[in-house]
Amino acid sequence: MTPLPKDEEKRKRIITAAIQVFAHDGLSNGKIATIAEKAGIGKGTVYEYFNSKEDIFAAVFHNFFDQLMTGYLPLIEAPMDPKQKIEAIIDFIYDSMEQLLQSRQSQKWLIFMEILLHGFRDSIRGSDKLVLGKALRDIYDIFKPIIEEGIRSANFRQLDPDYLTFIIFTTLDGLALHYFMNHDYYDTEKLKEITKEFFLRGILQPIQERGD
Amino acid sequence: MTPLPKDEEKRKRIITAAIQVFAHDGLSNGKIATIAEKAGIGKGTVYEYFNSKEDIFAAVFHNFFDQLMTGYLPLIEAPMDPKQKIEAIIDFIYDSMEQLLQSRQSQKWLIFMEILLHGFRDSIRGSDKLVLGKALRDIYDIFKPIIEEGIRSANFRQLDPDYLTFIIFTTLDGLALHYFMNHDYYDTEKLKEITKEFFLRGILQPIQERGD
Amino acid sequence: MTPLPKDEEKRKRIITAAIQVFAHDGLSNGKIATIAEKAGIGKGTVYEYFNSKEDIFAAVFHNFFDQLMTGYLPLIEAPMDPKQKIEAIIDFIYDSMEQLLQSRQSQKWLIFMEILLHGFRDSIRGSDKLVLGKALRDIYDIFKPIIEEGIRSANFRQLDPDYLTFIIFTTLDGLALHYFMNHDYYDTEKLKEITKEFFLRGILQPIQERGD
Amino acid sequence: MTPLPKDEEKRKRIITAAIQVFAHDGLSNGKIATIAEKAGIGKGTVYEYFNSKEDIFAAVFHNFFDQLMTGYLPLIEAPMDPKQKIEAIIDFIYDSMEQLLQSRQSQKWLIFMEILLHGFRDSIRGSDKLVLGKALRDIYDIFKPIIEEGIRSANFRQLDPDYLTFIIFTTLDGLALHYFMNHDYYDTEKLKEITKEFFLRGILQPIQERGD
DNA sequence: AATGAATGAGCTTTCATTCAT
DNA sequence: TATGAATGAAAGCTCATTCAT
Repeated sequence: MTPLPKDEEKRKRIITAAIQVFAHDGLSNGKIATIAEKAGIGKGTVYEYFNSKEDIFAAVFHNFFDQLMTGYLPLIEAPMDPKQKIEAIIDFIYDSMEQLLQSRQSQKWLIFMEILLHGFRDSIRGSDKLVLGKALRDIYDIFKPIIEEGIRSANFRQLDPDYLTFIIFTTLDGLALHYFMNHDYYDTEKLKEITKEFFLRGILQPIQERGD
Repeated sequence: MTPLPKDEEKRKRIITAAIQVFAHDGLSNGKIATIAEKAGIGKGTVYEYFNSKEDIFAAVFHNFFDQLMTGYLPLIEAPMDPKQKIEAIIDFIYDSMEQLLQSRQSQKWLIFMEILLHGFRDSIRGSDKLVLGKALRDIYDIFKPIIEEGIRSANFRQLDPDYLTFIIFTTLDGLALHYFMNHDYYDTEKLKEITKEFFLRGILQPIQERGD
Repeated sequence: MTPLPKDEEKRKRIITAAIQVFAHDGLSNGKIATIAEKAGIGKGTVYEYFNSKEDIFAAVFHNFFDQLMTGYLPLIEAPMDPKQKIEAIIDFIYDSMEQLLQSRQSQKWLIFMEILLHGFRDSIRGSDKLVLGKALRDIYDIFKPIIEEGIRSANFRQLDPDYLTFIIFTTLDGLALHYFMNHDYYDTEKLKEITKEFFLRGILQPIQERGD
Repeated sequence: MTPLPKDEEKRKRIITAAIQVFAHDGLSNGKIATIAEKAGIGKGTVYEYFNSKEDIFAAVFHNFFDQLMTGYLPLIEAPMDPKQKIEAIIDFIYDSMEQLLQSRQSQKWLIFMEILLHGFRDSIRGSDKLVLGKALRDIYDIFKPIIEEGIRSANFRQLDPDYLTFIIFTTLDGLALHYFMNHDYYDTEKLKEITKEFFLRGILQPIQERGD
């Protein structure tokens, strides 16, 4: 309705501030006033760049989403075989969680989840602003080529690539989330190694070694 | 501060109502008034049983947590070998998600996540009311015996049981969450099967079939 | 949606306060906070009795409307012939305007007009909350019996009673409004007399005295 | 405070835009931004021509006022006898209301009333920006010559011309306002005729026909 | 023990106005 | 002269919580 965006740099400053504020106070406790203050602008100015708090949620979400994409892309396009890529992705996840935890932005992850949930409830009720499911499936899709290549080259087990992709991404996601909440209790390097073992070889012993 | 609990049945009715309300409206949009109404009691009465909204969050969380425990316990204690138990757990997860989705309570899961995140933020800031990490680790622990038995009996790969347990539970959690948000796009039975394959055998082809 | 009304006395206190506040500050400048303060209650309490500011407008309007009705009714039912009633109504209008002007409530009249206009704009745009036209026609209607009787008894000119009623009421209304804004410039008693002359005999000289 | 006026044409464009905006949205809901947009200029430019929103009210009012004058003047100066002029004025009022209603500007009338009320409240409180009463009396005065001539020529009843003028104008004003709000319910031509009858002959039957 | 009327802190959003360009 | 980005005061409304009954 209104033209909105003007100074792209300021818009980004607002998003950055919003991430900090939401991360610290939560989605619904994070105040526009605080965001404005943190962005070094007037309260009203926020509304020159976003139509509502809800819109800021969406922007934060997309920002995070883009970063996620940007983070994974080099990995996916790297000159490695599929198995190595899986390992690299696992390394990357733990490393970036570690980095997140050590930086002051550790709660970014929380907001992402929160907005995800928030948006998901909305999408259940029809508003569908963030087109949640779609966003998620877009993420799955960036992994698919790796899986497909692995299957094609007969390195990976001959399973439906869509399903395998879904499983790999979502399990890694769960891992990341819980690692985020319990990192103190585990040795990262050890966890990395075992995770790789688990993902690549599964739970069971190699068949020939078991009488089965 | 106050003596609180009295009529245990009424307390439960409040929790049940709270779950419904929070599930539908979200944690911060869910109103005490609505909860009271749904529980068939007066608004003030809620405060005879809970000191604050925050306390209701905790109660809802623990309720969910207990249900989770109660749901898994029979599986864990069933007379099956570890491999079968893993399969049963995977079946159970998908089945209970399906059931959740078909019932009108599908969003219960969301609240659990929301409270988890909410509580986690609090725990970061020190209040630690829900003792989040501890609660999670308690969940991991109920799975540990299965993993330990699997490793001991040499069915499972010889990995650190604590780490393997963590990985198995958290990956399954991620799976469940995403399945919840994308169930429309996958065939449950097929997904179940591939999940089992994945968990039990891992991504890679069996060693003997690959020249390696 | 909500049951609303409780303490009828308090509801009236809010309306009274609202009238004072709106009268002094205008419809859109009149603040809920001020109304609450004037009514001696908390800001939130206002919303226990009214769902919105708009609803207060409506209540104020109807309050005024009822007072108007109540004021006119005795006149209409009085044991007088139609001509006398017209005179009595004219007296009543000037007298009540005078009274209004001398009391501290002199601006009640303004709010009534303002709400009328406000509501009318809304009704043009479809919301129609106050059912404006209907309210007005209800007022016209309480005068109709007098006119009808006057016409029937051949005291009044043989004109369509609906139209004559409309003309008489609306002209008196204009008179009242302007008198309200210019009362300083006219002698009330003299104005009363001339108004009666005008209404009863019209502008022109009696026919027999003019050659026509 | 500032020198203000520059491009007279632009000033008029602002007023025209303001009328449209206020008419549609109401005085306090009509936004400067909308006015600027409608006038095809920048928001800031409005303040080069008017010091405040209040000032725009005044300008709109005077604009309306001038139009009113301009509309009536030809009638007043026309070569007709006083009785005919009264009839012509009544015709003119209904016709211009009809025209207003048929054009998309039907709410102009509302703003006029609104500003009148708004300004009147201010004048009560001392600021007196619009010099309301004076403006009104100026309007009455343009009618006075007609009434005076009517009385002098013995066509009209021998009443105080100031008072009679006041009565005639203000009653017609009330008529117009209510007609504006209820025009759907009356046949314009019939209403015109009866209005003329009423104004010219009054309510009562000619004397000779009543025994009196 | 149960209630629901009362409360006010608090929040999002609006918008007239300013002022650097 | 014209502009529109920036602003912050302001206001309607919400709702967890209290407390007299």
